[in-house]
Amino acid sequence: MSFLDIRHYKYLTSSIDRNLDFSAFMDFEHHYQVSENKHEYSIERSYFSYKESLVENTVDSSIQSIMDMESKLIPIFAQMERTGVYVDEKKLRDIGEDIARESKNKELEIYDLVGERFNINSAKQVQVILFEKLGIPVSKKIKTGYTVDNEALSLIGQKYEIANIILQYRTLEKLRSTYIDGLLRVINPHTKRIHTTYNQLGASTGRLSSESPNLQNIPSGSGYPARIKSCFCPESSEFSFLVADYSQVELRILASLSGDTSLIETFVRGEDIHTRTARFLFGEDATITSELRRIAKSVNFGVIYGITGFGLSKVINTSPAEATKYIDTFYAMYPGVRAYYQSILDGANKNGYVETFYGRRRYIPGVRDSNKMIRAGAEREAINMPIQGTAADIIKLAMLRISNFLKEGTYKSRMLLQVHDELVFEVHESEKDMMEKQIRSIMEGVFPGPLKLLVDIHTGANWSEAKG
DNA sequence: ACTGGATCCA
DNA sequence: GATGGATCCA
Repeated sequence: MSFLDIRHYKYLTSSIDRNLDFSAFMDFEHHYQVSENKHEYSIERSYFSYKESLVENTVDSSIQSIMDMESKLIPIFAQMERTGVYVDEKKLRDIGEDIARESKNKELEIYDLVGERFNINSAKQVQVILFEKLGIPVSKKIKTGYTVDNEALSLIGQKYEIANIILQYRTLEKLRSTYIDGLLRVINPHTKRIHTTYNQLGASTGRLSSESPNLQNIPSGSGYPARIKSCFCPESSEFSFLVADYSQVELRILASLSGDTSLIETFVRGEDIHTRTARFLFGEDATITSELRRIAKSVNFGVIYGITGFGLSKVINTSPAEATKYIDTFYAMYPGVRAYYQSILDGANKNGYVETFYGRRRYIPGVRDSNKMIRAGAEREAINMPIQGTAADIIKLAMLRISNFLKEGTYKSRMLLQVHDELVFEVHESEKDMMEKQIRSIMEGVFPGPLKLLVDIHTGANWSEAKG
């Protein structure tokens, strides 16, 4: 059985809006009104999406292999959605009660400090309380007044404790509303599992996205986030969770695609890439503190995002001039990266699109725009896409091969989730060691070239424990 | 305005 | 119901 979502071809060969649902797409692209009757709609959708009825022979040959891969992935994502992931509902509820209790205390503490009750969830009301009632000096202006975002409140918090408590309250409320109440609401009463929906081309780079609920942004870290993640677990004690994630995948891809010898050497030697960059930035003999490493890490990631001095300065909380110095040093130390980026921009200008290692395209008309800001934004998108997109291709290819492997045997283990550079499985105890070996071998074997991709694998009784 | 997303709230 | 602000993720 072969499937095709006819939107995919358009998305991959033009700059058409990817946010169109099927009916909007049919209207826009084919001037066809789909039926409002659910039954007829499903028949129409099946009909138009069925491979044999469609573009099979007209697909641009350069995009053929990506189209082929996406087609083969359709039933795999469908199966993962159908399988779902088990969640310990009682445990999640209990954690929710702990959070609610702590949140309530923070709330009362805030009212006490301010001397009145107000809606802390309303940014507008927080503005009034902080900047008008308490007369705290304002920071950055936004459309609706002055921002009370994380950055602003952290700064204010150095002098006024109230800001810190509001931040703590917000963190707790985010966890409670989105990850306790939000998840409890979508546990399927029949399966007791959560069934997300994967948007196969949810991102313009080729990444998946996940919605209803989004299982790609479950909080990580210690404390409540770890407790929440621990609620995702196997339904039976005969199974464990297995988490396999690509190590530093985007920086390794940047090294491979750019061919930068310094970057490649660092990975080949097994050095810590952030510490390596830190020594470039702060001197070979400098003591690399966790703070310096953190800055270097931001620079490394920033480079993948099409870094600007202004943007980096915001992230590492320094002056744009200082940030620009770091960026210049980075390019001086990894000269192949700058040359590679120039070649991407040249290609984008010439073709109107950029592409991944596997030939996935993204059309970026903005690189030819006369507006400098729009052009700069488009150039950042152009630079990021081949890296993020190649990473997306790699894990999609790995999923295809893993799915085929799982299908060949009569295994009890199942692939459950994908979180961009990470795959989550529930594995049967009897298959655990073998699965670990096979999954690693498949994932590491997808991407060719001298610089090997590495995969970290951890197992445990739940998603938190298996995170390693 | 350093990439790409989704969700909650007012 | 739509939108902007804030915050969670890779």
